[in-house]
Amino acid sequence: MKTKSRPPRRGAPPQDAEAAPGERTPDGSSPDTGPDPSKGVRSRAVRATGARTEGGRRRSGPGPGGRRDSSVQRRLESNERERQRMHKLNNAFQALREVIPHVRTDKKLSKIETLTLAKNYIKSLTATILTMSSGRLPGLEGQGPKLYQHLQQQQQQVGATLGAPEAQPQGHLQRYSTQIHSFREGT
DNA sequence: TAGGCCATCTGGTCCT
DNA sequence: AGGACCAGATGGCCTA
Repeated sequence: MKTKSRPPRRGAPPQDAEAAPGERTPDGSSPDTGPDPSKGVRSRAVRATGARTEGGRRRSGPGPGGRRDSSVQRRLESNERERQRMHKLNNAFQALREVIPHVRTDKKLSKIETLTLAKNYIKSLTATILTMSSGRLPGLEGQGPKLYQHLQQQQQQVGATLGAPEAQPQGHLQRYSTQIHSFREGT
């Protein structure tokens, strides 16, 4: 239910003259950050602004005649920046997906799954370090104790606030492992 | 068909 | 002032 190797979007969005002139690729993606074209690119950007019924709020606009040109232009530029920002965010999500070990390689992790797995992966790594270091971290002489104290404090805080199995290093690993499997099962 | 996920638009607020 | 950030709204696509 999750991953969609989406075919190119059907039902081309209404093309109109309001699309920002010549600054986007036809699919609305940016050249460097756009999604994989093979995955079905959304072509919504062409909608640009205006009293649209699709995507975004309907404009309670200035009525007949529409926005003034300069105002429309600013909105278009703002939309473009927002798209770029979201593309960067999605790139970051993708980068995160690629460093999180997970079982379900056939399906792309959703954003919420990515964040949740990442959080627990970090916790499990922290717990592992804490367990293995025992206060002495090779190569970190001088910093080791500080790091150890820091990790220990974190563990205690988590344990105190949650009163959960996280207090035990194995708790993180267990939870992470469980989560991986639950994602695999699609639960 | 319903629900989940997503991209995009949009206006408001915060920040530089 | 202008850009970044945020959250709400909207509609498309996909899977169960």
